[in-house]
Amino acid sequence: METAKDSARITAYLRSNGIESLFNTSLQAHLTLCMFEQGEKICVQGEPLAYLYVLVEGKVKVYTTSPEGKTLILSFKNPLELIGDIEYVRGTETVNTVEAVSQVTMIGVRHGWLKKYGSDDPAFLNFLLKIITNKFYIKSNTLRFNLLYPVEVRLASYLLSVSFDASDGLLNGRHSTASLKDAANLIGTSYRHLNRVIQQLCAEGLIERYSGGILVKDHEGLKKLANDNIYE
Amino acid sequence: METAKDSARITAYLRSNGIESLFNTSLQAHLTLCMFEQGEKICVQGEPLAYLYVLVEGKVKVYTTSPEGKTLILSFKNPLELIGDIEYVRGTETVNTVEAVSQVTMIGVRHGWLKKYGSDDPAFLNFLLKIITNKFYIKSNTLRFNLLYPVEVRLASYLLSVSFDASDGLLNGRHSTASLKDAANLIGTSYRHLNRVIQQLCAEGLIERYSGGILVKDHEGLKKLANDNIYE
DNA sequence: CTATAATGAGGACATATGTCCTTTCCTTTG
DNA sequence: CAAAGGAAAGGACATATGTCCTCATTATAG
Repeated sequence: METAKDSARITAYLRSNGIESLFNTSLQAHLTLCMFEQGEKICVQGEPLAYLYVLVEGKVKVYTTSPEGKTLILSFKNPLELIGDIEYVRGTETVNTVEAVSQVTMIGVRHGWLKKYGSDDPAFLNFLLKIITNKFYIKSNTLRFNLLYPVEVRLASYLLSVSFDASDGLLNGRHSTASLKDAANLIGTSYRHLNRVIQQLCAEGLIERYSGGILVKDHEGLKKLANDNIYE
Repeated sequence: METAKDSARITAYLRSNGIESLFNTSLQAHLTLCMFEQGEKICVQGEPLAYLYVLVEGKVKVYTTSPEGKTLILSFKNPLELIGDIEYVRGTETVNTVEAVSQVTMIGVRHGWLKKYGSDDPAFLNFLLKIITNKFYIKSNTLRFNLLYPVEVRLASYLLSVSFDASDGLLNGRHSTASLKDAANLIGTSYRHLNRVIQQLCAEGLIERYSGGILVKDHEGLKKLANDNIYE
């Protein structure tokens, strides 16, 4: 991680994300710009975390690791998002590992300063509240979705959700194989089974496999299969 | 639902739950005592909700229903807990159905009053934040647990968690069958499969089946199987 | 360019879980 | 007490998913 106290850039990032007034004057003085390389870990499950981060540029991957070493991808996050908010509020060690998928820029604030200058600031508290409530809502949906539907449906939903997200290395409904393993992890199944289900969807004419990727052929069909349920 | 404006009782409930100072003076005037009968629905998925409720007495069951009619129990809640907090913050219709498992007493506040007198009150906001953050954390664990472990492990964990909760109609590690169907729904499997796994645990000598219930025989063994992972 | 290594896809089999139906046992009612 | 009804448990079979291994294809070193 590289850090900088470049308050001009910080201000610019705050503005471009529409959160100029998120941090009050006292807090503004304690903001740090933090830059992470692709693949670098922003925080590691189980370790203490001193900062609350605001993701303002780039993309991160959030995942959890079980004692047995199995890993489960929980989500990909783009700006505007908070990292370390749960840890800040609960005062506990890092819950999930967060890793930079691209180059990533964050604005970091030490928990100590937040406690001192943020915990009686309604604007900041309301912002936190919104973000965390939304996280809860998304997680709630994910849980329901994963427990109630088979992998086929989850994959359909996943394909739809990334079909619209250019930052996923997707082009015109084309999805690169590179991330197929990630996809398996994200929808909570094995790579082997994912392949099986892809075959199935191909046979049904919903998608098509080309060298090193997947092409969405029948958008409407997928939508129907996904139960109108978009991942996240 | 039966309501009352009995401010003496409201004050007593607030005190016994250690939240005398949760609602500021302006809000105090708008608190309503709400009583629900066993089996009564506090709120229904998809319908609008005008109140934020504080559960101060009794026990409720939170569940979701899929478009296909499948139902999944998300949790049982005891005091002190908030109902309708997510809906209040997001300003949306009810996310999950909540039903009274016993006689239930809640303190209700209309969203309108909360917005007016609560959204600039740091004490109230911090409380909300704590509760919702905790909900997120629990849900996060549940998701991980459900996706990463088979029913056998989840059942072990479930049995441990209810073994210590007297309000579940449990006596000395004995668990009544009445709630076996609920249990199946809670851990996200079918009643049939639950039975299968119970048989299995019996064969391994961890639990024992008696007429109309389950008895935990090997507490330590269950713990080991559950991976030290307690439900919720 | 060729041999070798790495990676992705798929086969074979085992296990986990769901659905439907039957059997058993208990409860309730006449 | 006998008959009917209902809840609980379990059997049989189908489906979903996981694990391990093999095969094909592509990338890479020499």
